[in-house]
Amino acid sequence: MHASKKAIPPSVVKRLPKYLAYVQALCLEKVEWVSSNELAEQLGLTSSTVRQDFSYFDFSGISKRGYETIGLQNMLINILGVDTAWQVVVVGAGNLGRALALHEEFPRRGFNIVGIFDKDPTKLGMKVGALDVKPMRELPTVIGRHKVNMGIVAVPAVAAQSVADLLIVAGVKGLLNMALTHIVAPDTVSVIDSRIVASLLELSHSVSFSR
Amino acid sequence: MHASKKAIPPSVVKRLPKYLAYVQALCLEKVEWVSSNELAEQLGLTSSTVRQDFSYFDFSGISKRGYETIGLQNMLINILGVDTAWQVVVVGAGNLGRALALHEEFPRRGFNIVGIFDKDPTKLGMKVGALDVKPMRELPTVIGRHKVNMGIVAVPAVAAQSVADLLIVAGVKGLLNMALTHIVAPDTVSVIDSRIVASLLELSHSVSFSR
DNA sequence: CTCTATCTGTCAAACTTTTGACGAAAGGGA
DNA sequence: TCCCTTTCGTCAAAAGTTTGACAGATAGAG
Repeated sequence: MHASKKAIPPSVVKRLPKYLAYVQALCLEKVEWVSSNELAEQLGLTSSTVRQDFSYFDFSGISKRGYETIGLQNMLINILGVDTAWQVVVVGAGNLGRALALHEEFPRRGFNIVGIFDKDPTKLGMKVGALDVKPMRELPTVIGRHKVNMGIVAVPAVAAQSVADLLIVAGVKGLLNMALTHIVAPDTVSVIDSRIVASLLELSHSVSFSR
Repeated sequence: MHASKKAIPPSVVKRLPKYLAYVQALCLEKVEWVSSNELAEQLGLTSSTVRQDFSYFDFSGISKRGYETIGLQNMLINILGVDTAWQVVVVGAGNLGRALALHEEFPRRGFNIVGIFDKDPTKLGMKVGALDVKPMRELPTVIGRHKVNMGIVAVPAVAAQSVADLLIVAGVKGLLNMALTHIVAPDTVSVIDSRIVASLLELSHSVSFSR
């Protein structure tokens, strides 16, 4: 089903979304070819890294031309698993949760937000785009009915683990953690941290110590 | 000023916010000691990694007890540069930009949002918490007046680079990029990507390929 | 048709990060 | 007091990642 020589190393997977974003832009501009050199320059990498990365998948470039943009795009879409539509729920209807539920970029990339939940009774029924905020007890039903496979955890740190547990029990296979805490999950469930505050702290360090 | 034996490797810096979050929680619960083993288990690491990481800073544990939580917390705060208050502006007053400007976690961690900007005239003057949305031309003034050192780029991909350039010219030293594009910056300016969509794509890959 | 410049694919070397092993310090019970 | 267990700090081996170098392919100019 998914064609690739062997498992792709994590370091490479992290760069794939970058490649995809750039190649999609090129496709829209009707550019047909792109070289490892151009990709490297635009994405802050070396051309060697780019070629090495692409060597993990069944896709070849042509000397003197580079890589065919549409083919590359399809390859990346396939490898990233974006060729299937994902059903996603958001837990936490605070500022961040609501913003994510409304983020236009998600549906555009194949991630459909099918529900938003909060335990705070004062938030229930609140309209967030086409959705309204539902109580936590409806989580399993919605996840079952829409065959939801991913959950976005956008609650305060203290609640993150228990929300994650609820999502996992309900059958979700991937979690995007926006809280600063670490989430423990069985290894049948993937967890990726996108902790904005952690990034700012990291930034704070590099700004403090840059010459 | 900042006490540390030598430059801390990037891999270690990435983990520091995790340690800090956990240790701060312990401090609140009045726990006085924590072992490398407990940290490892709670944060999904090995105890060896934890001890190796801490060996980069001037801070020692005690055999049979572990690390003193308050001292560790202070050390991490110092190294992450969170002992100084940071002044931050947000560019882009879409859903995401507004949510970030309102995010309670930022001021709590020492990041003060002092302005939010957008080029769309229909958004100007809109209230976002205590701030109102200002036009791009006021960016340099606000940055100068408040001694702003960081900018959060929360605009669509096509505009990200030009917004970054404006922030850099105005003197900002760190950028948090929420767009899916790569941002090019001189090496006196640090850029960290916190691209939520990229994380979801990564997640999509690991869910697709998990056994 | 040949030559040249460009660009890929691959390999091995250099570098970085993680892990496992072990000696030494410290606390607590016999 | 002495031993036993826990836990640290350090080191070196193992694993993972990035880079540089170069052979071979190909397009286009002359």
